[in-house]
Amino acid sequence: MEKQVTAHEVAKLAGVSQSSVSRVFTKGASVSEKTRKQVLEAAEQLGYRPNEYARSLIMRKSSLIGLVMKGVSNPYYPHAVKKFTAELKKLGYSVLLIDTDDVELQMHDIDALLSYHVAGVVIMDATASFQTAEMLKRFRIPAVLFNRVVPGTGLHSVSCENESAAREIARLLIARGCKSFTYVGGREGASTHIERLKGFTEELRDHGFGCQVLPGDFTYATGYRNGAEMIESGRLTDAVFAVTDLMAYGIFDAFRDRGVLIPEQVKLVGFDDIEMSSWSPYNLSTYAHPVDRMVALSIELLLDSERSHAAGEVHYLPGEMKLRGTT
Amino acid sequence: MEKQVTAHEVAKLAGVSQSSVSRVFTKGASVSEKTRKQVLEAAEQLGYRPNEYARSLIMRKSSLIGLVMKGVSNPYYPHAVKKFTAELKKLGYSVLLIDTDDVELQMHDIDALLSYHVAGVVIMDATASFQTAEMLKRFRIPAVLFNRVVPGTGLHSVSCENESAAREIARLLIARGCKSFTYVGGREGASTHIERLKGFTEELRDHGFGCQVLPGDFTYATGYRNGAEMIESGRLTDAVFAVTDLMAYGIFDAFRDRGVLIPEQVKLVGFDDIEMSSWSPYNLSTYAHPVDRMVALSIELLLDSERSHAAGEVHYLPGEMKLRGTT
DNA sequence: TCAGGAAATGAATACGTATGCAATTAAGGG
DNA sequence: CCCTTAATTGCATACGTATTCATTTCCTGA
Repeated sequence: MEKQVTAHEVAKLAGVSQSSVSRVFTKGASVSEKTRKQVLEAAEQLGYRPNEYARSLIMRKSSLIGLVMKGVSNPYYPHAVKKFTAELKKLGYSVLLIDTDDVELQMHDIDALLSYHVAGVVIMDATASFQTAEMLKRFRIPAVLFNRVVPGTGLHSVSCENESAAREIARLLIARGCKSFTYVGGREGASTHIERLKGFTEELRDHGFGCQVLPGDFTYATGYRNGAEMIESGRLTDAVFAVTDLMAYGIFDAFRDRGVLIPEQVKLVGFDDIEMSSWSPYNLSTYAHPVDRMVALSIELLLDSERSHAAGEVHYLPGEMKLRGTT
Repeated sequence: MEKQVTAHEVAKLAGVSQSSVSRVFTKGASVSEKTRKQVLEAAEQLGYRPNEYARSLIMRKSSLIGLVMKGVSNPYYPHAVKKFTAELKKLGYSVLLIDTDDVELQMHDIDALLSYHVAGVVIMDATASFQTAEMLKRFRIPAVLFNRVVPGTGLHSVSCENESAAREIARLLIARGCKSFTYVGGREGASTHIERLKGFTEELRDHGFGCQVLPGDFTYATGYRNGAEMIESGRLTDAVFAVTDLMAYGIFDAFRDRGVLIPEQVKLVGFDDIEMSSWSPYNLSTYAHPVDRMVALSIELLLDSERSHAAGEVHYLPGEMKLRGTT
């Protein structure tokens, strides 16, 4: 860090005190128009920017929000990240990016969040453990789980209406005349997986249908393998619902590579509506997250002083079915 | 920001001075084993973390690296981001994420970088203007353009060997017996576009071939449109080289939708080798970036005090051709 | 013109940490 | 056991800014 321009230097050039300089850059402070102009001019000339470290230190308030991502496998998350940074920027916050390899938020990452006393943490994808939740609680750092619900942690959650969406998907497939069904899931324990599984199988049961459930991990490769095995083991069904678009692509490709026609022989539905789903090789029917509203609500939960430290709220927001060529 | 645990409180509990606490957390400082143990114990008990704001302030040195991304359209970048965060974490740096909408780095974003006096900036994708470069120079913030070269800015650049890679691709297509060629480009002015275009057309010329050049913008949609137009206008060639994999997918799909067979009728090559390229609908021949080495070199350029402020170095690193089903 | 109140300003201080300096303790050698 | 030297330690200070409080300036109306 090079020698930086300080408020004192600006003050000297503008012929005022450091206090006045500070006031010009603190909204709500009382400064005369004349002083403001002199200060801004001097600041411009010297290229002055308030030092955020000194500012956060004295104000005991951070302007950083921690954004925790697990990976880059699912294109859905980078997209949400963009929304977050854009919205937070408007509110004067910057983003501290934590990109953890593991499913679990590592202690090292927690350290970084704590060292900067971030104003809040958004945890995407990563399954937060109770230990992590305890840490965040202990240091009174507001946190919200994005697209995940982990009961018992007491953390806020903002998620899609997975269960009712899955029910809607089940009804759609039934209406299309399907008689046998498969659900290809995500990582064991992930709430998105659990909720979609529950909604799908329960709705099917309500209509008198069963459902084959295959294990997964949210990856394309596993989707492909599941699709291949379904064919090879002769357990192909009329309809397949994949927990994410990414897995649906894998299933689709396995089917296509083996001559199984979609939607003629099998109807396929995904979840997420990432960009690729509208591409012609897939043209996948899927359920779109209400990303904008999910982001807005997450930020609201983090920054509203009334709610940020209150008991964890769990929100399920309705998205929108996207009917395309696979149904 | 809640009342935090300070070094003073730790000192009191451990029965030592604040200085000693600080020394325990400053590597290279001289502390007796006994004191260290007492302090660490007290720190653990209280959940103490050094305040990064106070630390950066007094040390006049930031532990943040700014990571500037333009968008999320190309999955290649999230992948590189992950590498950066992982490597920087090892070196004790955290990442300040700037996700700018525009091609141009906005003043607002620059402000954030300057307020935190970041130790360095990685600019991905975004085409840095001279004005931006001047700003960074003026405030002596080391910067590196990742996957872009902008001559005249004096900024460091770390890029793939685009030109020679494009030559290699040209030779490959010639060896496959192609006689007519098309290059589908990226955004006008982007160095990746310019260099790949140059290498491809020059190598073709050296072998006595011409090349149809179509404009693009790095997106799938434009790739698709170009592919469709090539067919509809009857200007289909034996070979097509797309500036990125993403555009290649668009071209591929436009061809497939219109019954043009790849690789039988047309050979197609992309650039980037993102994950999707190995999926079965594409199985795209492409050129892989040496991402790991590019990231490592970028970080080296930023943090090596000898080079970080020196004249801009421009590096082109060799990648690797990936031969798959489209050639 | 002047009194009185509001608005604006400056001086001083605090935020939590790293570090130079002086003082103290420990270590080692005879 | 004492002297010399090295290793630790504590005190005090500085980093750059926001804010309290006292003081000064400005404005308004009579």
